[in-house]
Amino acid sequence: MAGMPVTHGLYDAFLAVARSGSFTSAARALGYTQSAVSRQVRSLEEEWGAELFERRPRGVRLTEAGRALLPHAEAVRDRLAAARAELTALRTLDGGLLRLGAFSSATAALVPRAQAAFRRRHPGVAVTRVEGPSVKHLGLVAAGEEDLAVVSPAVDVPPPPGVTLHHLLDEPMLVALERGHPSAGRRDVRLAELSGEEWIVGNERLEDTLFRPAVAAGFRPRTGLLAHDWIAKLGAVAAGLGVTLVPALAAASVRPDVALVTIHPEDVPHRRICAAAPGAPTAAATAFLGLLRETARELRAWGP
Amino acid sequence: MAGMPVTHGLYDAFLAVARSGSFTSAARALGYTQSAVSRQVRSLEEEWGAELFERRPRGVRLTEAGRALLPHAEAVRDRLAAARAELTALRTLDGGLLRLGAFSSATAALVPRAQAAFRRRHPGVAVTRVEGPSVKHLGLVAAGEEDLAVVSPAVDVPPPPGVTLHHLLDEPMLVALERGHPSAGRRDVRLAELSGEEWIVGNERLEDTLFRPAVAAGFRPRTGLLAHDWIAKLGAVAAGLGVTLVPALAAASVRPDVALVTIHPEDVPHRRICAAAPGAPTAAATAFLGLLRETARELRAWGP
DNA sequence: GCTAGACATTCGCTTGTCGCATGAGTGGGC
DNA sequence: GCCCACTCATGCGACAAGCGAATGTCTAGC
Repeated sequence: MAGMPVTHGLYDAFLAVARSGSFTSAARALGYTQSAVSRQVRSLEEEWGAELFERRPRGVRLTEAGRALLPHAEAVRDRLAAARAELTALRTLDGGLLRLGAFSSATAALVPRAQAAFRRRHPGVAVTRVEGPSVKHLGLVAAGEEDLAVVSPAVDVPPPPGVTLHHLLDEPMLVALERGHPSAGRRDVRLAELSGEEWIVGNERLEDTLFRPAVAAGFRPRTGLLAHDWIAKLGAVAAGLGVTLVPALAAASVRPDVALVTIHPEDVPHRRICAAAPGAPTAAATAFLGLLRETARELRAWGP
Repeated sequence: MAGMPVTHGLYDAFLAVARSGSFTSAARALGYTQSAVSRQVRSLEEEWGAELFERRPRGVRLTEAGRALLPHAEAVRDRLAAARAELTALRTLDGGLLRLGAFSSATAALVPRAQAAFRRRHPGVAVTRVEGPSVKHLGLVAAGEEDLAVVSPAVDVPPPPGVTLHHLLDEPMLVALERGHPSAGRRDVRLAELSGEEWIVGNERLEDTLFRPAVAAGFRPRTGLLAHDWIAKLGAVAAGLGVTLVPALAAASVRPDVALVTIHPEDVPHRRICAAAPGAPTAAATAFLGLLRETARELRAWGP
């Protein structure tokens, strides 16, 4: 019981000999000499502690131990072939899995478009997508539990080690107004003009949001309505209860009875949108990143 | 696509690293140095054409390719462990299959007794038994399709190459007589005393049977009744239609209303009964051969 | 009895693998 | 902000394993 056999190229020799019934012809098939095959088989026999072939004057024949080993050796060979096929599929993007993450409003247009293009080109690759806050996705990518994520990282917080950010686009922020609002229909608007409005926000601490520069400049809006949900926010806007910020990427999916007006980037800065990739991105992640860039370029057609 | 990976002790290293998440600790677990594991993993990565681990400052982590390979490597390891267990069971007679052959009348007492003893000692070994003429079994053993056979080979015909005969016993021949026959009840009888009887035989050409020496000496019995089946032969004897030869091993299974009397071995020679084993008998066959010898010794209690 | 064919063995060389020691890079502690 | 501890990678020398070529050994068949 010396231990597990150590090599397995030997199993190719074993299988070839078992198939052909002869060391000599197996050697020919493998491109070896007969002496090499003889020693390989002997080596296997020593490792397994049993004769695998019965030597006969006109060739060899499997012993009982050889017959017992044969299906296992075949299974091992087949399993390794399957592994090879799977790794090849991974490399050629004919298979595998892409674990995607994205923050919420990126899933309105940017990610779905890229995902559709990806599926057209690589239908064999399965894609899973998880929504969530950017910080969470950065952690998941760093931990190797996501292959790629679309995030909107804070400018002053460096990405976790092992994660590289790829800038995709800077997303303008829009303000959603009741359709009858005096500013509705304008091309853009300064924040000061809206300081008298009731602002519907998702976070009471405005200095933690994109409003930070505006707050520093003295902007102190009324923030009586808190809502995290888009449906709720826009419902309130449509009902004339107030105004709210909408990221440009989500503009297309806003209900038609609210008006959207661009805010000057000095007041509410453009939101930086990046792809977060691990240090060693998978082939699928790299391909998807390319499609994300492409989609971002198309979407960038909104700016001046 | 250089070809199949060549070695597989490497897979132990791969699995150990995958489990521990570190080359160093995997090396400790395997009894290797860290550099050895590092190079083993590198070798695997070159064979598979993909990085399997992502090197990080505090250890390593599986890449996508590594994650894909992991279940295959585990399956290979498990399959080899199963093979090892099976070969061990074969060697220790805790498993496996013994393919047995025997000529018809050996299955009356000799083989079943040995088989029962074998099953008591090695209940894990499955035994299959096929009846048939001795020549057929000799061929099957030579062809490796039977592991052991009990045969009654012709004295002047050598066994096929690769088959060795192990003498078990010389079986006397008895004659079955109607219970009321004048010779019934005698200890033994000379064939000449029965030359007037009607002989029930299985083969019209007596010179091809055990009668050969008797025929050479002028024995010319009446052979009006041909029967191959024991039931038929003994039925005819019981009905007083004639007499027939019965091998001693079958004596115990003869119907009680016929008498059995030993024939002098000069008239009808003892039948040689042997075990036929291949050149490299299996462990089970060797064990069974020992039990056959033992059983034969017990059964030999009939002769002088 | 001899020959042909198959496996085993010996020899010398190449290749691979190991341990040891060292280098390079990163994250945490002071 | 610097240093240290910990990780993996690599160069080096020694040893073992595996190879091809040639030779030996055995058996079936003529």
